[in-house]
Amino acid sequence: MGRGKIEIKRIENTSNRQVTYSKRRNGILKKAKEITVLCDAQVSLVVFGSSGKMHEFCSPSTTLVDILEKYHKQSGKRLWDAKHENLSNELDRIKKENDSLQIELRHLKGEDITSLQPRDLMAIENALETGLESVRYKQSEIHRMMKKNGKMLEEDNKQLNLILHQQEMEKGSREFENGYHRQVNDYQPQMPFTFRVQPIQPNLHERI
Amino acid sequence: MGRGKIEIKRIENTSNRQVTYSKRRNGILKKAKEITVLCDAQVSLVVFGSSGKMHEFCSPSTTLVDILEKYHKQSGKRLWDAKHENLSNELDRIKKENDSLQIELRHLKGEDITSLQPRDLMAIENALETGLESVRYKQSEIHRMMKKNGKMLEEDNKQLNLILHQQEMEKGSREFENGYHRQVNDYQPQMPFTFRVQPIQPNLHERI
DNA sequence: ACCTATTTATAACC
DNA sequence: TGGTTATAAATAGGT
Repeated sequence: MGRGKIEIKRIENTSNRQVTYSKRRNGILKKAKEITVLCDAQVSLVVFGSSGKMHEFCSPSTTLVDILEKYHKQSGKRLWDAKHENLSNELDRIKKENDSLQIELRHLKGEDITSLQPRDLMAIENALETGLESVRYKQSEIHRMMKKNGKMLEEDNKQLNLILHQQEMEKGSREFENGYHRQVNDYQPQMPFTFRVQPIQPNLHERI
Repeated sequence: MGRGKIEIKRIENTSNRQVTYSKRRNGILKKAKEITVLCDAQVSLVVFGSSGKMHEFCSPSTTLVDILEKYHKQSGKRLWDAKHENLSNELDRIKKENDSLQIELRHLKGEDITSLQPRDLMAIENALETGLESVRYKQSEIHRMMKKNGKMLEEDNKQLNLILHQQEMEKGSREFENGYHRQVNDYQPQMPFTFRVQPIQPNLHERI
C-alpha cells in the first residue's frame, strides 16, 4: 500500500528500511490498540528494531505477566525458570490437597454425601463414632478434673479459714490483753470468704 | 477501512465483534510477519480473543523467551519477580489454609484434642453428632431402597419362574407326546434359580 | 466464507 | 524524523 507495491522481503536500503520500520511499527501498535478496544482482546506486542530499541504494547486490562501466564497454560511452553515451575507445581499440588481436605471435611460434617457408596458411608460413620467417643472421653475427663479441683479448693479453703480464724483469735486475745476490744467477727466481707483465698494447689491454673 | 467508518470503541454486537476480531487478528499477524521480513525486526505478538483462544507470532530469528529476556534488560521491569512473589504469597496462604483444615479434620477425628477448651469440645461434639445423624440417615435411606429393590427382584423372579415352569411343562408334555421322556425337573443348577434371572426393573442398576 | 465500496496504511518523495 | 499524496491493503457491512 503506497505509491508502489513492494515485495515482502528484506529492504536492503538501510534508511528506507528504518523509515519503513518506524512507520509500520506505529501502524502495528495502532492496530494492536484498536483490536483490544474493538473486540476486547488481550494483546501483548513487543518489537525490537534492528537498532535494538524496544517498543511494546499491552492491553490495558492485563499485564504482560498475565498474558505470559496464559501463554504458558495454553501452549505448555514454559517461559520461566525452574524455580517458578516448582512453585507453580507445588501450588497446584497443595490446591488439590486442599480440595480433598475440604471434601473430607464436608463428608464428616454430613454434607455432599448423596453420591457416596455404602462402603464410604460406613467409613465415615466409623470415623465419626471414633471421634465422638474420643471427644466425649476428653470431656468427661475434664469434668472429673474440674470436680476434683473443686473439692481440692474447698479443702484448701477450709484449711485457710481455720488458720485465719485461729490467727484472728490469737490476735484478738492479745489485743484484749492490751485493752483493745475489737471483736474478731466484726469483719464481714461482701463475698463469702472461701472465694477470696488463693488456691494452694498451683496446678489449678493449668489448661483444663 | 471498509464500507463504513467505525469508531474505535467496543463493538457491542457479539457476532460482529467476533468477525472483526478474527479479521483484524489475521491482519495484525500478517503485519507482524511483514515487519520482521521487511525490516528484520524482532517481534513477539500474543493475542487472546474473548473466547480465550490464543494466537501468537514470534519472529523466526528468535524465541519468545529471548524477546522477554531483552525486554527485561531494556525495561528493567522484572517480569518474573512480581509473579514469583505472588506465587509465593499464594502458596503461603494456601498452606496456612491447609494447616487449619488439617487441624479441624484431626479434631473431628478426635485427635490432638488434649489442649482444647470445653467450649471447643462441645462445638466439635455437635458437629460430629450432626454429621453422624446425616450419614446414618443416608444409610438408612440406602437400606430402604435396597430392601425395596430386593423385594422387586423377588417378585420378578417369582414371575419368571412361573413362566419358565409353565413353558417347560408345555414343552415337556409336547415331548412326552412325541415319545421324548426327559423330565422337566432334571435341570438342577448349582445356584438357586432365582439368582440367575435378570431383573425386570431396569432401574435396579441406578446409583443407590 | 466471499464480495466490494470505502477507509486506512503506507511507499515514495520532499 | 515529519508532512504529502498516490496507491496498495485492510476491512465493515452485506450476502
